[in-house]
Amino acid sequence: MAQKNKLQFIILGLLNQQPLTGYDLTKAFEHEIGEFWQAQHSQVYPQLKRLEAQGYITHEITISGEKLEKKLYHIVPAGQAALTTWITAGTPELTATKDEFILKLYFVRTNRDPRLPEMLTEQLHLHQDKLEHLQQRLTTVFPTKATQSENFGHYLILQHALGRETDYVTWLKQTLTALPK
Amino acid sequence: MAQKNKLQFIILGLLNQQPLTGYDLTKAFEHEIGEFWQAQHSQVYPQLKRLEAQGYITHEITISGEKLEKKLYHIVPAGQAALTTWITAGTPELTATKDEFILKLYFVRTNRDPRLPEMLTEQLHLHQDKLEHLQQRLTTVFPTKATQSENFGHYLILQHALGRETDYVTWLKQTLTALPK
DNA sequence: TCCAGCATGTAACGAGTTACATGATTCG
DNA sequence: CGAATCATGTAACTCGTTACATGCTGGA
Repeated sequence: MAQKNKLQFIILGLLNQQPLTGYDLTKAFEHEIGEFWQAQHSQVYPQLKRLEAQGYITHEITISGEKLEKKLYHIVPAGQAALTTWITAGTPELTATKDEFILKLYFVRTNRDPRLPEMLTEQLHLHQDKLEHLQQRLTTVFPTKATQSENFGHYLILQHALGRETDYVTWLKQTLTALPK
Repeated sequence: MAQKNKLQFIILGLLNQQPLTGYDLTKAFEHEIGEFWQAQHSQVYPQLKRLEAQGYITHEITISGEKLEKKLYHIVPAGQAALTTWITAGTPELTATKDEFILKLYFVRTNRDPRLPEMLTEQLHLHQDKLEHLQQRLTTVFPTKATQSENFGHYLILQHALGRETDYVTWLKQTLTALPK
């Protein structure tokens, strides 16, 4: 296989919380989930069909207004079993991050390269924005201790992402100040 | 386009340092470069053909032993120009990391989930191994201050990767000890 | 002489993005 | 009534992986 199909499990995981339409799922990828996973509707709809063909989910048609048909998908026990199996199984492969900026840096041979300050500054802004966004998310999604333990995994992920961006920003700042004038 | 073709620039960047065969390039992806980028020979050979058709590289045939033909690729000025353009252009998109473990965590709702200790411990081992490997690399590739400024970008990347893994390990350890007994 | 490694390619497939395509609803 | 958004789908294409396929070289 080219790569393990992880999209199916995200969909199962989300449907395990509540029934959703393909449109709802796509929206989730644009917002909450989008922080750490992305998918377009052109991937979602075919995947829903496959999951239903496999007997992991079913759908019922609801009507909005006069005639707009919505397919509301539900998880069934076989799907819940598949989800549990996936979560419980080991995750032995480390993710290979392919960061284009890092790649460009590899070809910068000296600390006197005139392009360095601009390159580093651009990334600094991008990662500072991201960091601020994550801080905002943390306080809006998990305002109290109680909310943190309610959705523990999500809380951990945000914590981790925050740490990662903080580290990225620190590294960029330090590198910039250490550059020769 | 599905995604910007970055492989072409890595190849140009490597050929900009010295002439190489497709086999050499593939080996580079398994070793040095493999730390932050991967590619199989089935991607490398067709890409070399495309780069040559575009007029960015040329090749000469050398004979090893009696009749084994090697294609040694060289970068030409047009290729160097394309490489420079790519490095100099901005890099405004942040890389979306799709970490399967993080994804699984999202579906863990409570800090009392019995699967958590095992999941976290597995990742801790993986990232500790990676961290050790990176530390090893740093001392072997850059033993002295002088070697650090010779290949400055590569040095920065290793520094950054080290920071990232350190952060990952710290986060896992902290999460593990904070778990309820 | 045999086997690991050198060396180069193609084919089949899955994942993911962008674009094409259509129609209904809701709110100002 | 018009625009934004809801809602669902397909097509074309690129990227990347695994597998298929072939032949040569150098050293034990």
